[in-house]
Amino acid sequence: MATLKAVRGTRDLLPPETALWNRIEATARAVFARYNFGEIRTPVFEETSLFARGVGEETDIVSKEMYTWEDRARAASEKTQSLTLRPENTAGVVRAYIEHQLGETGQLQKLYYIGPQFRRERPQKGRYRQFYQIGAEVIGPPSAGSESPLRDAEVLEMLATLLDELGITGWTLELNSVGSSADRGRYNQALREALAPVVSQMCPDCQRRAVTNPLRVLDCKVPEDQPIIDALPRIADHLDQESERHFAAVTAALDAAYVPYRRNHRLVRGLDYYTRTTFEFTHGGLGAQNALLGGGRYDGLSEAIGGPKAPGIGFAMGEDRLALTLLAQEAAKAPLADAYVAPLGETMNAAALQLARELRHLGLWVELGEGSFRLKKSFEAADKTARQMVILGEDELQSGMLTVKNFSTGMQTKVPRAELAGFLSQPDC
RNA sequence: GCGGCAGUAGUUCAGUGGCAGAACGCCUGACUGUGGCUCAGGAUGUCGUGGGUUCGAUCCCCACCCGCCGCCCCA
Repeated sequence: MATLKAVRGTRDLLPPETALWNRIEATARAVFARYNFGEIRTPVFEETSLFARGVGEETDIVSKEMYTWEDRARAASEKTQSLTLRPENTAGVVRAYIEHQLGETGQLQKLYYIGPQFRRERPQKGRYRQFYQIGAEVIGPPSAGSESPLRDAEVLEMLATLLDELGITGWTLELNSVGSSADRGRYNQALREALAPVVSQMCPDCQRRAVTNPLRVLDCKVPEDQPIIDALPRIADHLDQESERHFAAVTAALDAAYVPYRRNHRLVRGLDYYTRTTFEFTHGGLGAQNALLGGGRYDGLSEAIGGPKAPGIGFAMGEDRLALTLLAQEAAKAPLADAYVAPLGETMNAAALQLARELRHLGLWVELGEGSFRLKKSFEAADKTARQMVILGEDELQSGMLTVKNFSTGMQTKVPRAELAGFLSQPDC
C-alpha cells in the first residue's frame, strides 16, 4: 500500500516553523487592534454563486481554480447545492456584512481575518493550493465615510507599520488607481487601439495578451518590449475627475504620514471588483511570486452580490510568502527552553515531575528528562533543548541543593530549591 | 492547464546495467554523578510508484505521482 501523504499543493507546518507563524499572527492581531479592527471568521466554504458574482465569472480564479462540488441532497425534496471552498475571503466578509445588516449600524466596519484559502493552481514555492491569508476590510455606508481617501491611506499606513513590526526589510509599496469601471472600460479601449500598430513587434505572449486581455501586456517582463510598453497610454490619463481627486488625496495623506510609495502605472491588475485605489507591497527574493500582499478599493462589490451600497477597501496578505521571507531573513532556529530537569535514576522520576511542575507553574519553560538515561545522555539531550540543566539525584533531594549547569557559560552551581526558579530565570551572561 | 529540470539513509547529496555509498545527524561504548572535543563500533533504505526491455534495472524506455523553475494567473 502506498504511504499516505499530504495531497498535492498542501503541506504540514511543523515546529519550529509554527513558532514563526504564531509570531506573525500575533503581531498582525496586535497591530490591527491598535487600528480598531475586530476579527471576523467566515466559513471556509460558501455557495458557489457568491464567488461567481463577487470575484467575477470571467476571472481565472472562478473559471478554473475553484474547489467546487455539488452538496448531496439528504431528502428527495431537497435540492443539491453547489458549494465552493473559498478562494479568497473578501467576498465572504461582504456577504456577512450584508447578511447581518452591518450597514444598518451606520458605523464603519473594520474587520480582519486570518485563515486558509483554496485555489487549484499549479503548486510552486510560496504558492500552495491551501494557502493562508491575513486580510482586512474597511466597509460601510457612504455616510460613515467609507469612500474617503483617508480610509485608503489609513489602511496603507497600517500595512507599512505591520511589515515594519514583523521585521520585513526592504518592502516596496506600489500604488495606482484604476478609476471607476467606466474609466477602466475606456482605458481598455484606448489600450487596444494603441497596441494595434505596435503589437507585431512584441513578444509572442504579448501578441496573445493584446487580444485576450490587453491589461496583461503591462505585466510583460521581456526587456525588448519595455520601451513599447512605456509609450502606451496610462490609465492615469483616463480617470474621471472624482477618481483623480480621490487618488491625489490618498497620496497627500501618505506623504503626511511618511509612508513611502511608488506610483506604478502598470498596476492595473486585480479582480473584477476593484475600483480606484489598487496597491501591492512587493519584496525581492520571492521569484515570480514577488507580491507579499495586494488589495484595493471595491466600491461596487456589495451591490454586485445583492447588498446595499457599501464602498470599501481591503487587502490580503500571503502568510506563506511572509513566512518564507522572514525565514530567509532570520533562518528560524529552534528557541531553547529555560531548563531541562534531569532525574538521576528511575526512582527520581516522580520527584522530577514534581519539580518540573513547580517551575512550570512559576512560568518557566521546562523540559522533563527521564531517569533511566545515563547522566551523559541527559546532558546531550539537555544541551539540545534547553539553556540550562537541573540535576535531580539522591544528593540533591536529601540536601535540597540542586545542581544547575548553564550551557552557554559552562558554569555549574548549587542552588537552594527555594531560589531555583529565580536563578533559572536569569538571562545568560 | 502548458513548457523545462529533478526524485537514492532523518538531512544534504555522490554513484553504477551485476554486494547500496559519503558527509552531517542518530544509537552504543571507551567514561557506573558531568555534555560539547576525541576515539572505537552500529543502524540507516521497497534507490518516488507501476509497467516494459534485459540472464540481471536504483541505472535504459514508457506512464503516473510528487517537488522545483518559468508561463497562465494571483497573495
